Amino acid sequence: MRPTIYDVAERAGVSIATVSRVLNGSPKPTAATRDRVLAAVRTLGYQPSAAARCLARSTTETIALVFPEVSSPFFVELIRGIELEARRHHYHVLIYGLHGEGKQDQLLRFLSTKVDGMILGAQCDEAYVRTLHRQGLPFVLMGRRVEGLAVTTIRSNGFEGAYAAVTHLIRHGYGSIAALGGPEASQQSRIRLRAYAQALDDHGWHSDVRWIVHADYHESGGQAAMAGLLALPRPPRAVFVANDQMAIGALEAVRDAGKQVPGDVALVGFDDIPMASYVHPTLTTVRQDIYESGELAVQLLIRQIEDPATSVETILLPTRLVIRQSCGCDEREVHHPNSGV
Amino acid sequence: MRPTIYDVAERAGVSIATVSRVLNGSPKPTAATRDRVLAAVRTLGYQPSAAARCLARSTTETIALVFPEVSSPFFVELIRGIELEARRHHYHVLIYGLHGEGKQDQLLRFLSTKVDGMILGAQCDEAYVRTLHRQGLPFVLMGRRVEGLAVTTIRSNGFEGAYAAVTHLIRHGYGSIAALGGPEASQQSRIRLRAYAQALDDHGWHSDVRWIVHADYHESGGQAAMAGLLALPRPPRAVFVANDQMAIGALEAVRDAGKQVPGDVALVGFDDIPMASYVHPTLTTVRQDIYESGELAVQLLIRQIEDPATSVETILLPTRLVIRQSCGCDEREVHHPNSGV
DNA sequence: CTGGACCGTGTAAGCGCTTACCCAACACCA
DNA sequence: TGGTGTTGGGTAAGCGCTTACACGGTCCAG
Repeated sequence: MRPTIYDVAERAGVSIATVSRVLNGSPKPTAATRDRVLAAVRTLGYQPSAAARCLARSTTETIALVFPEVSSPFFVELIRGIELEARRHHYHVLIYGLHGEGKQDQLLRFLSTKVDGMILGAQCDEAYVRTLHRQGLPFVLMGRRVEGLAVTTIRSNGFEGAYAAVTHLIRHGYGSIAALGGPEASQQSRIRLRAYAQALDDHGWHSDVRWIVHADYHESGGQAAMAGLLALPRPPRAVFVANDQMAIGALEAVRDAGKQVPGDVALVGFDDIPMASYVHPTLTTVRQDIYESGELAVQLLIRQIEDPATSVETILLPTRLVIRQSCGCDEREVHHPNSGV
Repeated sequence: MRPTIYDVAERAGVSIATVSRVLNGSPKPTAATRDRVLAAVRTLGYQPSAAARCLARSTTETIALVFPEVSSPFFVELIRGIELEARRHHYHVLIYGLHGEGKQDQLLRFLSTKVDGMILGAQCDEAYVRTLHRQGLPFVLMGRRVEGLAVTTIRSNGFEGAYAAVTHLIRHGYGSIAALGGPEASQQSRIRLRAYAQALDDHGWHSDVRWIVHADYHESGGQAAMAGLLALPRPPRAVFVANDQMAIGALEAVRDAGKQVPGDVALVGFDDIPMASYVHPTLTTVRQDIYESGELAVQLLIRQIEDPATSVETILLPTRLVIRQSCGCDEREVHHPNSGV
């Protein structure tokens, strides 16, 4: 059996209260006692039981990360930021992928007792978000909003980024620009498509719905959708794609059709996943600082956990257009900072 | 405050023991009692405290996933398999990225009290592995072995896969084949390079060390290393690359040098990450079933947790060559099953 | 009609910590 | 020297569960 606090106390010749005080950095114990206790801890290899500690302090020092799609490159980057920042604050991270399951409410209910707070990714069930909010469990929402619910939220400015991307394509002088959106249910996708329409409008183009298609955010979906666009009698000269994974699929579709990017069709993606600079041609895309948004999410969450009175924040992170080859520019990797909102 | 078991008991007019029994599926309570308790649970929105339960049962129903590099595509796939399988068994998953930190022993020690078992990825500190083993914490090792320690291990057959890949290049008739390995410390990389050498030997080639270079498993490292190879007075006609990320970087380097894959240099990667079929040319590579190995890891771990007497297993998963374009074959996506070990 | 077997519930003792509260010891000042 | 502070350390009461054991009813065989 693992040693308990009693074993340590006995060995050090003190009471368990003193051991606890030493371990929790109370200023009371004298240096001599402290040394004795620490020595006992070391020789016994004592490790305080997390469960007992949680129970006594009613805190778990753990946060949950609930995400629809654990395996997208986007998520990977996010998880890195979150994990590192959580560790910095001495919190553990429990992950929970949704993998397209419904009935999240029931599925996740028991989680709330294992963690002090949660970070919820985009496609979370709205009902579930409301349940959490009612329970008073601290959480932060990433990439989406829930109408009429005051919760802290982190999103990147998808409108701004998409607007800049489409405007860039317009400036290139491409006569017809299509959009390849994500799932119709995705809030972010809708925002990006709205920006697309707005940019066209602002430049005096009429945006014909014929030019908006949807896919599932994956490479294969992007590839299929792009193939569809190319099969049109008069295919678009450029396409704004709502995420990089689909853009990479689109690249493949263009190649399959025996055409060139950007020569025949120019492409712009969204997210700036690492692979965007390794495909050929390299992908012009809109960068969001995923890693940083993960860090920020943890900071806001922990602030909320430690002080429930913290006010709700709604963070809108800036995005910026990263110009590479697929849009038709010659120069590569020119970072083109965006003017603020 | 959240309701406790006492609240439920009071409301249902029974003792807490009965509530506990109902909640834990004991056969004792009568249907009537059961209904009353369940009704009380529902109206109160009662949720048993995980901490208290852990303490009483001395089990956490949680496993930890400790990995050096949370952000590689490889890991992403693995995490999916692990997470899903863990959920199936009603276990939670705590993730812990190492991010190249040293002193893991101290860093991770406190983890052992939060979990019932661990899945350890390749570059884990050997000292740490030994500590865990001494403590008797169940764990499974992925992708590496520790000399003289009988622990259950899951690896894919890197030798077999690499051997097949290099043999394939040889059959293509390429007169000179180089190898681009991972970090020199990586066990898997060493195994793959050994297979490379062996394959050359077996076909009567002398393997000159000049043709082995190392990089860091990332795209950028692969790109730089490949650039180095291409700058040689007599560059290799083909390169076996120890993972796909580096192979993708290598692809880029070849393009930068104004040459063609596979026309001027043929390339074979390892892992079959999703992106391997989306780069251009598509990457011939060695497939390991990462997702499945994650599932398997969880199964073995849980078996160990639930029955500490389970015997140690050493699993060697098969790999197979996936032939695409980068090796110089015409046909695409032909799956070429390997003969067993 | 009584003794034992059986069975649903309740009682209470943990699980391993934290922490409010109390006490003894000592220092200090009047 | 006695009273008052101050302070390190001990005592014990939880935290919210699980579960061994005790207990009081039923039921049926003798």
